[in-house]
Amino acid sequence: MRWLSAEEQQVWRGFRTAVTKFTEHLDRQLQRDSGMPMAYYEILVALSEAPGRALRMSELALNCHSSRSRLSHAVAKLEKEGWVERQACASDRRGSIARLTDRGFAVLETAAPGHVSAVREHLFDVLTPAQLDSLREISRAVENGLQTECAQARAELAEF
Amino acid sequence: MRWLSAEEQQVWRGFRTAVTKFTEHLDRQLQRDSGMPMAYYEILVALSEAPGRALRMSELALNCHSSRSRLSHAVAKLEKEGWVERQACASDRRGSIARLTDRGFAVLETAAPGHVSAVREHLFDVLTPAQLDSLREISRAVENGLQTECAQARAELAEF
DNA sequence: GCATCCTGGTTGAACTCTCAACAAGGCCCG
DNA sequence: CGGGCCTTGTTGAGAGTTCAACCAGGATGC
Repeated sequence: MRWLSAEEQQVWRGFRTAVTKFTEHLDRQLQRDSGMPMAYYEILVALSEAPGRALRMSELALNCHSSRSRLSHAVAKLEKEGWVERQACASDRRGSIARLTDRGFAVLETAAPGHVSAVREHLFDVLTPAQLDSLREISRAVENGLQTECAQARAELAEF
Repeated sequence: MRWLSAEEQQVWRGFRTAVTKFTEHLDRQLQRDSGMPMAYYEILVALSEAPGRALRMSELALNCHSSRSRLSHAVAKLEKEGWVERQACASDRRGSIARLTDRGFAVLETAAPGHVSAVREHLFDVLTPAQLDSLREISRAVENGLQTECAQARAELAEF
């Protein structure tokens, strides 16, 4: 068992702190100014970018890095607000398609500027171009590491 | 209103994805192997490092980047598990002191190796030393940016 | 055809977090 | 002292997430 060195701990805790505070800031901003958490905002964004502003639930879950269950609850709430509509899927009768309503799109248009400003102000404005490059690489490496991990887990499961 | 350029969006989304998947992975690992979410784990860690394994709630909240309310609920749960005890604060009768029990410490000792392994495997093992340096700087810059922001907000409030 | 398994999606319960409201102790100043 | 005001910590309600269970429809193999 290898513990973290003092240096590693410092990096790890600093990273945790920064990410926690940053995402909390964004979440609070969005909740305060637009009455929705970031997870819901991202659903609206994903839908707004899809052809016809509609996606199957499973596609939407992938785009939002969300579990099926979470998405199902979230879309139910968004539907109650009138920002999203559900309709049946023609090609697969199990399927369910979420579509952004005009009202939902309008809400998104209202919410976006404040959110983008917050991201710009606290991420892009405080980092140098070199740091941004670095951040891109770091993100890719971490995500890659998780991918292979998941693949491994799947492989292990397949053994049984 | 300046939107994000295509490059900026790429960085931002990649970062979001990596962080989300990474923290979800860690959270699931802890929950599965030790029956607690990462937020609770961090409370136990903070207490274990404090002199006498005890801290006032407000200190603990600072160390864990947690709101008072969240911490209060969390400690209530941890107390129910028998991992933490609350006792009155002698110097300030409003105060409440949380102390890690022996049982709580034992649980932490059991949980730590798996958690540390997960962090090492998916963070330190996938990044080069240069990237780690970079990550430290990035974290610091982002946190700094938020600090000044909070200070600004406080200053604005003070105007009224 | 039909038994089996897999996939897509929903649901309910338990849990965690947030926010606002609140109690109660400290602090300060007239 | 006694009135405001700030700080500490808790509480309850409401919102969001997780997990396991489930239904229904597709896919596969006999």
